[in-house]
Amino acid sequence: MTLREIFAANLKAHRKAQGLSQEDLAHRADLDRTYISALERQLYSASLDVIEKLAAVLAVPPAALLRLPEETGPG
Amino acid sequence: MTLREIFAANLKAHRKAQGLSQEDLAHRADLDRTYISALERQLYSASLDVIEKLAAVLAVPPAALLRLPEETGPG
DNA sequence: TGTGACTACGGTGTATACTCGCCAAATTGA
DNA sequence: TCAATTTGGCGAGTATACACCGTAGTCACA
Repeated sequence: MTLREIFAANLKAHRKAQGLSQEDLAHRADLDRTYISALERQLYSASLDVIEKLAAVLAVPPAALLRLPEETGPG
Repeated sequence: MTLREIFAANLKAHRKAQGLSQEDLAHRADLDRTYISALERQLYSASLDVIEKLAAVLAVPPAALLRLPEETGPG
């Protein structure tokens, strides 16, 4: 399980939990739609700046996007 | 407090906690020495792949590098 | 004084993150 | 079946992450 995979899964899960389409999320995070699609397919290694933007829109601590689902705790 | 700042502080703290120099860390993580220096000075937005490498060397969950010091919990 | 360990900092080159435009496949719902 | 929404995929361009080389500064200690 690579960090890309974990991040991709968390991104998709939180996005759907918020009822957002890739396009919605992209627009709110000021990112490109196709890039969100690519992130969920693990084509890119997202940077801290992007992680920060996405976490803000998804209303979760940035660290939450790097954790496995079974793990708990803040951030 | 940007995510870059948090990451930079955590990177430096964990590196020193392990008694590693920037060069030691760079070598073990298969990264460049000057790049580690730059990360600690917040010049770059590290990617997931780099975060994964550094976390492995520092023996901490990747998510731990994105959390504020006062926060607790796994990963 | 000077020597070694560590780090800041510069320039340059390459790899890759990220944007943008467009079209096709898939999904959803009337 | 049709239309609307969502997502995948690709080519091309720009921005930036990251590697590699060197130099200089700081600090500890002989």
